[in-house]
Amino acid sequence: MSEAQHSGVNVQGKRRATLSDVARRAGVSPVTVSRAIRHPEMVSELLRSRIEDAVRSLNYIPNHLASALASTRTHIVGVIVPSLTNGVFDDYLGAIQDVLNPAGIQVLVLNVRYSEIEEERAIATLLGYHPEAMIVAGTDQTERSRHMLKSSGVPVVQTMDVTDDPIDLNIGLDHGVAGAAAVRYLHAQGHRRIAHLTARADPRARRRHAGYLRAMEELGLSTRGLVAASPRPSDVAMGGALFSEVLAAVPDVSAVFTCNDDLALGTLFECQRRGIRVPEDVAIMGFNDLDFCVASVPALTSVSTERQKMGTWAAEAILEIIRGSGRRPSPASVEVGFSIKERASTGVVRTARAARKARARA
Amino acid sequence: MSEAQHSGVNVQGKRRATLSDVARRAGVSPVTVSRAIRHPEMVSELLRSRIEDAVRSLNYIPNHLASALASTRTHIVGVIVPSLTNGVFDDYLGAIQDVLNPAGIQVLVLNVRYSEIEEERAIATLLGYHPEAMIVAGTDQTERSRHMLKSSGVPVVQTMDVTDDPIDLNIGLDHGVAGAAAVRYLHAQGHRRIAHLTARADPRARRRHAGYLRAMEELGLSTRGLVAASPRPSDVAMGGALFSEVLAAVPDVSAVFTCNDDLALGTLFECQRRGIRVPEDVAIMGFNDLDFCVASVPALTSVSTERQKMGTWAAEAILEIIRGSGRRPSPASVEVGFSIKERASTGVVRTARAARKARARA
DNA sequence: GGCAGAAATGAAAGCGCTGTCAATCGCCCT
DNA sequence: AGGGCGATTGACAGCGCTTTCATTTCTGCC
Repeated sequence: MSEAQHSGVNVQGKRRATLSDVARRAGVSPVTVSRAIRHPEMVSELLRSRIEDAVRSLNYIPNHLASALASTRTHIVGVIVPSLTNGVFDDYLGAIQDVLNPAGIQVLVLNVRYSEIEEERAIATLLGYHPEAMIVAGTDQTERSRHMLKSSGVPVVQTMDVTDDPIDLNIGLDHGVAGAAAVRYLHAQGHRRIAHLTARADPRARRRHAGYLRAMEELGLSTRGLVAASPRPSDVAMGGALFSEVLAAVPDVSAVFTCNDDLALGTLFECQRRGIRVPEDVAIMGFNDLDFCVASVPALTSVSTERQKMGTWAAEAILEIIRGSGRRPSPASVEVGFSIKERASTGVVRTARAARKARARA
Repeated sequence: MSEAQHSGVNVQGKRRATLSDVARRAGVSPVTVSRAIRHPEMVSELLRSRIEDAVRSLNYIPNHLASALASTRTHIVGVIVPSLTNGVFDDYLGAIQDVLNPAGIQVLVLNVRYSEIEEERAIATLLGYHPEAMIVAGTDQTERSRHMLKSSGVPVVQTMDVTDDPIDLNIGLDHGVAGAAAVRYLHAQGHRRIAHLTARADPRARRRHAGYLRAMEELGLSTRGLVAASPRPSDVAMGGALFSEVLAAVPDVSAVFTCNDDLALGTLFECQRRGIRVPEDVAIMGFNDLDFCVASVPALTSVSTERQKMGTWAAEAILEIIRGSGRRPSPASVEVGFSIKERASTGVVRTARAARKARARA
């Protein structure tokens, strides 16, 4: 619009130094500067140091956009996460970065807040940056999202969840199985009135819910009044509210399985508030095994998932494809499983080892 | 390297559609396609719909890199956060996005995990994308970071903290004052042995610590054995460990002020574990006022900060500068303050209003 | 009915950088 | 001493797009 833009000048009226500026200053050609930066070994020591001086004195920072455009290598990987509120995606993102950044790849992260529409937008946005790969959380993309990802032609990794029909690569766990396993664990502890609290915004939580329902049915247990759900993203206070709902319907509920640890913590607090003893009166079991599960009183039993491993695998698979010019990792789908961390909130006051023995005896 | 790259072909062997492909398909010139996308009103309805069809059938997604390069408008704002583990930066980022995204600006977020070196790297990386502005958390950038930001020529907003010597714009609060206020609040409640637990990784936490020390001194109180600190980033379990340290040194500690809510929660759990009553035996006060503070039992008193407001202000200030071609917001530095949310963990079982009255009487 | 002026479209140039290929230089070997 | 080789450096073109300016086409109006 204004002439300022035409001449590449920013709002402060300064123009950022370009490769050519550096070249002029160092008395070499632009290509040589480019090489001194990208492939230092190709440039003589003399020129290299002269160029380095020029770079410093001009505060030159290469224009990644121009470099990416010219080389058709963007060194960008797009990552989509549905949330940043809890520690779950922090571990995961950290693992991805720890693999990709040292390889010179920049990770662009977009948070879509559990919204499919935001996810579609985010995918389009990220693809506009021509990433060399995409990592998306979950397997519940809309048809449009799937189509965009597929036709982008870049490797796509779906994480956190497993599916029979992956877009491309897939690593995750079966949340239905995990939900059912939680129920069976509580059942094995002697519980019959097992409640489930959940926040429906998360597709994985919906799958855990389905697993809960399936397991309850298989065990011949009624779920009447035992399920409380909210359409909003979860927080700790919601745990108390949902548990209160269940309590009103089924006063003698004996165990609560929640779709995540926030709700479990909220439930624990609600029990404290009401003078309900945990685990004597009500057992509580969360999901994700966040750091506060070990710290709370009683410590919270939770289903632990391999967040870091999923991030690492996704990133390494991408690296292999990019570096190996198209070789795909095999298998292209991996199921990582989960484990139940037994703690005092479900009555396991003994050590984990003793607990295993106890179960073996049972 | 391989010829695949030279011809702009990705690992799957497909080549993504370009503007020219769309133009050819629609039987128009490339410029017209560009206009149909950026300025639809400049193109006749007939051509526009023909172009839209071509776009759809080719799955065309504009190359943001090329577009940014050609227009010298990247529509990118770089944001640096020191952490994603807790809810603090989630609110803040959400606020920034809510202002910037509707304005067509993409926010690139980099998490530097409380590391100055990572921050320097992140700043260089982001500047490589030629953002139209930068938002950084805190005012503790290294000299190199400051220099890069200044010489970039783009507007820079430092948030979360205040400083006499801002790089450019600044919005935040005085954490020293906030820390001191917390101490004075506890003092007013009758506490004398006031402990402080802190994680030193966070510069704002260090400032709150300084405020604590200053206030304690002003009140003529000893801090001997009352401070426990860890160099690592905080988590809930750390709260229990640090509190235990203090307890060993000063068994009759009467109040604990922590640098954040995670440590406060950990302290609360440790009290529960040891049978220490809160607030009767020990009062607990956190910082940030995260969602679990209202849910816990007892609810945690905490210092509430204007995270969203800081994000919103930063984003709006940037928008004004970008849109207004250089006009700066005034004032260029804003202090947002804080407020103490009184809850049961510091003995305030009555309503906040009654509490105010009680203090007025005292 | 013909011309001013607006509206719609296109041609050309270039954003900042990198890949390719060509040119130059010095040095070793026979 | 001449040829050849590797090591350096540079010229040129072009990545995909937008901006500018020129051209064409279509109005309306005296």
